[in-house]
Amino acid sequence: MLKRKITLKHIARELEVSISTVSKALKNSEEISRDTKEKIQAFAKLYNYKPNNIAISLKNKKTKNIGVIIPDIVHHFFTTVFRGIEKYANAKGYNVIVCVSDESFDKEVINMEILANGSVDGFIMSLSSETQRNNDYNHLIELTEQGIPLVLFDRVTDSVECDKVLINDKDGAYRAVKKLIDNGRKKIALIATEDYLSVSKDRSDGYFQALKDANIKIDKNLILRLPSMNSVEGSEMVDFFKNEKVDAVLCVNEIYAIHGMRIAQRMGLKIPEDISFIGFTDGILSKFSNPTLTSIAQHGERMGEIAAEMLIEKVESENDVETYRTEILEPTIIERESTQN
Amino acid sequence: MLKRKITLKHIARELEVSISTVSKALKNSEEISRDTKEKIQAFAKLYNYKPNNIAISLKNKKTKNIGVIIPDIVHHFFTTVFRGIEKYANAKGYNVIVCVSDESFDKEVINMEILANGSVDGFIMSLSSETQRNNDYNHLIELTEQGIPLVLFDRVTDSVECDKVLINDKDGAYRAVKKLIDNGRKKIALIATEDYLSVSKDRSDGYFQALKDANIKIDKNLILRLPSMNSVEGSEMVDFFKNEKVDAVLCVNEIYAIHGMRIAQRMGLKIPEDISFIGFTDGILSKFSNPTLTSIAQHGERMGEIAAEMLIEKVESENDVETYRTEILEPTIIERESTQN
DNA sequence: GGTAACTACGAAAACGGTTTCGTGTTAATA
DNA sequence: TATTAACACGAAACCGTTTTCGTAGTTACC
Repeated sequence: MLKRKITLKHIARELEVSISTVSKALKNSEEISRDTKEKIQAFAKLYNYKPNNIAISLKNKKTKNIGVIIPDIVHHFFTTVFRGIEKYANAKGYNVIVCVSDESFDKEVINMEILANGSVDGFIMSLSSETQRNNDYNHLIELTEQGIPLVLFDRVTDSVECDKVLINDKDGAYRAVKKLIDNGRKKIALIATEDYLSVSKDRSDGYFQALKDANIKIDKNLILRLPSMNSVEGSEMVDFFKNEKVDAVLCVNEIYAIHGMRIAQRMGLKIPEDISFIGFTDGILSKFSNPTLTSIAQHGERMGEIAAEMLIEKVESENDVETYRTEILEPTIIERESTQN
Repeated sequence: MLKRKITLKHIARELEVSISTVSKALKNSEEISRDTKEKIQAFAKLYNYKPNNIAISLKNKKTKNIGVIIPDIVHHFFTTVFRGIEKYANAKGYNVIVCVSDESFDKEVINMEILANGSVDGFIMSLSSETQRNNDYNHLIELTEQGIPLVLFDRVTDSVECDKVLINDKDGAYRAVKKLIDNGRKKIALIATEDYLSVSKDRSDGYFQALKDANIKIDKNLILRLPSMNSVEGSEMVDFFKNEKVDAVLCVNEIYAIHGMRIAQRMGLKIPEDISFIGFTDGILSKFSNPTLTSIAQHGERMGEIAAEMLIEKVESENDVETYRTEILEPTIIERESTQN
């Protein structure tokens, strides 16, 4: 019943030839006579011979695996990027090993160490928030010193020399705020997270820049910083909207925006007439919220494709080129009901 | 600058001992003298020696990798299951290779074949819709015949003997409909997909059963079958709600439910007063929709944990046990604003 | 008939480990 | 002093491939 996998050795023994002959015959080598080749190929086909990937990996010192380390998998943006990576990698004959750092520095380091010992040819990753807070990138530096290719996406750092792909978060925020200003909004609020996340900082910067360019004074009371994406305190936002007579809000993620909209609605505010909302990440919530949310699309899938392309190029290039690219994608503003056009 | 990975051979050469001695010393073997062990261990630590995973895999015929094949990664339920798999597997020292079948039979087969040649110790998968439609499971049968462990989750089939974990979709639907009936609803609609998906069929069955048990006649006009989850036709639903005076709806997924709610609201219906909604899959949309959606939670993460546990147990058991388990999880109804209690 | 060239294959090393078994040296015992 | 046991280590096989190199055996040519 059990049909265990067959190896070259089995074929060789059965057909009374050497292993080398079998190997060559299956690669259609000119060295082997037509008769022998046909015999071996027929036998291999009959018993459904497939070479063992592990043995080939050992021989070639190439695994055809790429390691992806992301902070969270139950997160629309990351899964979108992952899809792009997986598609491109698969098309190029690579498999993808995913590890989730869970926003933890230690897990990021451990996962990386495990995979770095021969399991993958290179890494694509987005930094965990803890790593960005610690500002400790030695694990990444050691990796690159070992000559293992690395591509960073979205949450990146200047402290590591490697290929990077990110979106222009600052410009996305800038254009969003500019749009709100052009629509006649005066008191534009920002709801963000703490600044240690590179993306949150860039988005805040874009917000500041847009206000400055429009000669609007920055009002610290219009900026709400929430500690974590999971703890969205309703009451905090109520006070915020009430006290400050906010007429537009830029949120650094969807959840804040959706939450903000609900609270505004409960307070009797009309969207977009009384208050407009724009959120980062064009995820599933934006499309299906009520009203639908104008959002800043980050093109995650494209980002994944580019990251995979960069990585595979490095993996397959013979010489250790020491030149690194940083690709910056322009975000797109998707207009929906939460703003007027 | 480049610090390439060091091997046993390097250490042996440097310390003028044999490779076997190094190997044993690093495993703290009793065979090796204390002096030699200390010397070798110190050297190894200094040069950060880590054994090559591929070589160990080849020797042990165990990769410590598990293959996960899912129809889609940008899908809340699957990512939830994946998180459960990844957590459990990681804790047990396994890595996870993910392949996306994209609902395609061919991709499912190809991905499986690639990984089956030594890359993974076993598979966890959920069938692609095309596979379920084709009703062709030869690739899975061949896999199990080779003695490679397989665990199926959520979208399973009776045609393959292996471990399975699924939720009691029929019962979930049954209880949801019963709840609606208990709330006094009379014209309860079902919005579903085509029946070739095992889960959709089970959910429909639960719906029928609940109506039958309450002596409510099944009205075919109250059943709307939509072709694909991505093509939700608004107009179709409008007619549906208008003509049939529906006062409650069970949807086999969130998207249908959210869409249904918006259309109902646009028609001036009040939720939950005029019409109640319950949706399958307790995803992000249910929590953040307006009104929030009562939904049937499928406990994806738990499902993933169980699947991983089942698989690893099989992988690590010496003897090829030919007994298979099917674990059935009970869904939970999460009450929110779209129904009254 | 001797040499050269070609054909068709096998032996062996290599990838990086683990593990079994053999053996030289020393120390303990009769 | 001869025998034996314990100790510490190395040689070699093995996992499943690929690939280089060597070589029998045939054919061709002068």
